Amino acid sequence: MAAFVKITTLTIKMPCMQERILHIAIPTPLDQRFDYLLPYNYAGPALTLGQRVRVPFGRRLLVGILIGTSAHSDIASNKLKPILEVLDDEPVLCPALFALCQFAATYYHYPLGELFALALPRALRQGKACQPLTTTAYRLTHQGLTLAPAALTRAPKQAALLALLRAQDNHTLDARVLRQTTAAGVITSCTNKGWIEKHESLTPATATTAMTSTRVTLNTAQQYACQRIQQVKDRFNIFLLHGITGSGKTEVYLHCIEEQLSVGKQALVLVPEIALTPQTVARFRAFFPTHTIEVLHSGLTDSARLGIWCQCRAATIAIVIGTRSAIFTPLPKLGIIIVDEEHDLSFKQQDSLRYCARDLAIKRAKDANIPIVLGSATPSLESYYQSQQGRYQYISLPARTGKANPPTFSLIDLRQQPLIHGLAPRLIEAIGTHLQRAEQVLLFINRRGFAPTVLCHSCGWVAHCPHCDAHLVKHHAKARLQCHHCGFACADSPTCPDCASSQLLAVGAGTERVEQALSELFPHIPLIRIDKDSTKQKGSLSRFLAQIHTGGAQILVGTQLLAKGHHFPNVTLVGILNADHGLYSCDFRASELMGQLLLQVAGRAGRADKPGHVYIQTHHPDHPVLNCLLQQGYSAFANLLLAERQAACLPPFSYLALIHAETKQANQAMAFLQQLKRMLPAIAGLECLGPAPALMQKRQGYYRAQLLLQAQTRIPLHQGVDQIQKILSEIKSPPGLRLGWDIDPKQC
DNA sequence: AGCACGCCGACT
DNA sequence: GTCGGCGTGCTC
Repeated sequence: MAAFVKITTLTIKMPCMQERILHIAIPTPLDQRFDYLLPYNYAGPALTLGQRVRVPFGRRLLVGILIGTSAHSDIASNKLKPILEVLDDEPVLCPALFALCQFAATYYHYPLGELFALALPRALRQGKACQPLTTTAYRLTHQGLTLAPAALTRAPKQAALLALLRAQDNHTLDARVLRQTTAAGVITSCTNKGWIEKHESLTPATATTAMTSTRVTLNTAQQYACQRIQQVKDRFNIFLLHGITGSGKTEVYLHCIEEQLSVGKQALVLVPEIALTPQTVARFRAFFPTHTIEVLHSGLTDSARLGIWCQCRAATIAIVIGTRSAIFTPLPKLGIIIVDEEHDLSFKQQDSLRYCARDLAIKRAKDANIPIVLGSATPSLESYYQSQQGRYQYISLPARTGKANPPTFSLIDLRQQPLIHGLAPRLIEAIGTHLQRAEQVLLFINRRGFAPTVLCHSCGWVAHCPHCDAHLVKHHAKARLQCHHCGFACADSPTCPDCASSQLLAVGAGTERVEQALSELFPHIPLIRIDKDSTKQKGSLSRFLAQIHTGGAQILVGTQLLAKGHHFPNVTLVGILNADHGLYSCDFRASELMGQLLLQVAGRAGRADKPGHVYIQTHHPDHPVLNCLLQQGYSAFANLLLAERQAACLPPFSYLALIHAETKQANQAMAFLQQLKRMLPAIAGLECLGPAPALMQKRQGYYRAQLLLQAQTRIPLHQGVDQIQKILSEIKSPPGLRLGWDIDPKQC
């Protein structure tokens, strides 16, 4: 990234005849800027950094971003081409966002042009004009209004359409609503006959119709938290809001945001993918009935995303709630950033640009000199450590609001126990007791499907994915074996493909199997299974959740989908069927994850006046980490893990960077990284570990290996990364090799 | 990454 | 004789 000059001013005075060389970031993996000429007869918009320009690039036309100007270029003048067009009057990237993208490109060692492309909505990337969101509606024309019904006796569908529009205000109906009742062909025919017409109008930014906001009185801890944050509300400060499940973190967010909105500022709220539910959004809308709130998520159409982007940039939207990528929203009047469930791993993108939205949010808040609130019931060890060091301000919300009591925990020792489809007898007994009291039971198992693998009892054959180092998962309902890492699936044959024996065993238990076992054990109790398979259909998750809340289901079996964000007041028993994975895993973050997930699942229980019981099945009931968590709480657990991390010199006591290589040929990635390591000169304070095969060595047909850089401070780490990039630019890598950086990896 | 050019095998 | 395989090289 050294090729990019540091840019200090954002506006270029025009016309500036001396500076006819434009530095453009192009969406290409080539990590360099490209110089273009400003045409002498240029008469377009005044030039500003962050504007989009259309340029010829090779034989293609691309949309690039203006990142600087100068009088001279290092490139021979006969090779320079002129730009074709400046696409924006006002740059699509506001100055703060422009700076954030530059920072991210440098920090994550990602080509700036590609980074811009990832940050921009697709419509802008393709060169479309910035325009606020419009709504399409259909309206009766005068001709359609006065048409005699008799003219349509042979076209009942068209007659119905006209009748429908006649019944509407202004004879107009939203296109999306209309398409639900009327076939597209009918609409087209009526349009072509001139009876109805399309009508585009600006979509009013969404504000709730309720006139009074819904609010509850804050308890002492919440008031204190708000005061702490509001005391320094116009300066950069990082707050770590550690509030147990049900302690009312959201109320604190809402009050802090209100303070900022009252002085005309905007707010950005980042939430994990899984927590972005209609309920979350409804709470914000109910609290701020007169403010405009928009939600950014993966399901938006290109034009909707473009519309929201433009309105954010124009500051006509007050609050943006979104997942990871919402960190790249232009918000010129940004006054506060909230990162809810800050420990959640979905803030870290795991492919292409491997950025962490939480970390970028801190950078953005620092640049904008505004407060940022990181909230969690189970803070990441990194954030917890920073608060101990005094770099983040730690605020605790210790009590649950209302009169709910915290749940009690019991460990179930699985050793020497006969398991019935993954369930210990003691757990089954407890489930029975709770069901008899007409209470709800939640069973958490972090594995979907029927069984994690299939084994032949006669010959030892194991179902294995041909493309990955992974077992095939048996799915009973579909009668298939599936790989959960690529898309591979095959029929679940009743006999062994190797020895033709019919003695095939399903090993282990997944959600499907637990569901089946429970419906046999408790045949008349309504049960719902919630995992990626059962909720594939759109809207099914919310239908299931509604069913749970109305008591239509008494047993809930599910994966992570059940663990986060949803409240089940009538659940009094939570069973965690496999807690052991986190205790002995080669991933150094596994026990932290296990603790966070365990408390999260436990937080689903006992929210009403009935106390909750959490049963945890484990083969290691004496494990010190598990016992520390359950007996002394999350803070003690975090301190214990931090001590382990310190002893092992792992983050947050060191910094990591990972380079990963993938090839279709076995061992080629390892060999290449070995060569790379040999060429890397010694750097003081930097250790180069590996290369080692990736956690899953083969995945989707690629053999994967990685080289790990570790350092006590960031400076030698980034020196090492720069060195490797230099080496990579000088040597030729084998064809088909895929390389990528992961700075601050979350797993390695 | 694209998208060209370029140089050798199986087809109308 | 041509269509097309993917090696190699370039993009201001």
